[in-house]
Amino acid sequence: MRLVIARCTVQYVGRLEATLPEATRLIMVKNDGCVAIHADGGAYKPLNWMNAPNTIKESATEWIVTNPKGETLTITLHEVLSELNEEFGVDPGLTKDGVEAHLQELLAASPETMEEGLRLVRREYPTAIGPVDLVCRDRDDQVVAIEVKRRGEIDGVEQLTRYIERLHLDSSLGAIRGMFVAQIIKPQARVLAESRGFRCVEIDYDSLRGMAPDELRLF
Amino acid sequence: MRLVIARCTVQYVGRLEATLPEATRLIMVKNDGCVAIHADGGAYKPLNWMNAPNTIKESATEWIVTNPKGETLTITLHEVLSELNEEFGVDPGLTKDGVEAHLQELLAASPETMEEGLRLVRREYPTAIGPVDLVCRDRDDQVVAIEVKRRGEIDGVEQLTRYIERLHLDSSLGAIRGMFVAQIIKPQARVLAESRGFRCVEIDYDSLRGMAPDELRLF
DNA sequence: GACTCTATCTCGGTA
DNA sequence: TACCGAGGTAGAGTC
Repeated sequence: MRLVIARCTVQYVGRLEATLPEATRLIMVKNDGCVAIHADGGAYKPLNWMNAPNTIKESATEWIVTNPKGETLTITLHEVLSELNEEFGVDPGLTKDGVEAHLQELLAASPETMEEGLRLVRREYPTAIGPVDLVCRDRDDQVVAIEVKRRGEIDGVEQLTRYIERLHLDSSLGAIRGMFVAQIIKPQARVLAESRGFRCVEIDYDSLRGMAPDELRLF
Repeated sequence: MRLVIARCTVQYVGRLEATLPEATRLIMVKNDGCVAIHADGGAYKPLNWMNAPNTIKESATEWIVTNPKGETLTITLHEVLSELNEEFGVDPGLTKDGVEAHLQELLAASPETMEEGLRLVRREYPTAIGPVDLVCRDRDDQVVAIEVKRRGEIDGVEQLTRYIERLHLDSSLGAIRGMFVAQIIKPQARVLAESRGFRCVEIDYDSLRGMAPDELRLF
């Protein structure tokens, strides 16, 4: 990784056009060639960037970064204040716990936490427009299509709507109910979901994890 | 900005849990207190991070970053390889050209580019579930609700559908046509839009900008 | 390659 | 503050 702190101006021309007037910034060049321009504030997103793969043409006062899609990042250096170069080696990578996939696994293992009498038919039930998170049957043996989200927003309701529409076309499962399950459900999403007849269920990840069978907690 | 390159292990506990095994990484601490851990590759997104506002408790071997939401980032330092400190000052910020808002302005100024005889009623026409990008009337005086996107995908079609549904409820505009306007429209989105009776129009940003009245080009 | 969906999304606007 | 929508979304996975 190469780090350069410099007074610079920057221009990006590609999917849109964006320019940065002269100021002091950090220019980060990673081993894979990607370039990011950071200000001294404002979270992790750089002001401007260029992802790998790309080629960097470098002169004393100007770097021109281009990629195969025809996008260009032009960095004009007015004064270099510091520079740092260091070899990192390959990163072993990140392990995560608590994302939607886990939520889905836990719910698949304990459908009763969503509704009494619910039994799992299958996870990732395939349709032509993508898999339905969970398909179950309720105590009356009616099919229930379930969309699982960490945060329930309007997009998820639309997704569930499309899936149910599709399940009706793809198969002969009979009448199908929709259920929208999330750790939190936003008000607009709840309104839309309920107006479409979908039951909304908020569930707590930690207590769900606590009650899950042992084999799930090991991973 | 403070830059530290170190062999470290990192743990994040908050919205999810994530751990990084020992390796050499860049630790970036910005002036506003936000912290980002970067590997030497993988675009601009850090492996782990913590946004401002937060507090950093620092010892020789461990940094503990906490925020008001109760999230914690723990960085254990095994060996510091380099360190760099530099004052940047306030960044004047980024200016962009070519985003959806511009597209909408240009189309509002020249509705004829979407369809002959089209006249603007208003931009950002309010409804209970959000503003409709453009509302126009066609040559037959029928109301046309228009959703503008840079890239036309399925979400935009759903949005337009909701708005038209809502316009019918909110007002007495008579029959309403939908139109889906974007620089490019993905095949699936086009299929869905047309199956719902919405006209799809692809427009070219550059030529649109070229034909717009002068006052629009100044900004 | 096209399309799908997730994200500690981030970021900006607004009520 | 919470909510909502756009993003140069990025990134992973599937077909």
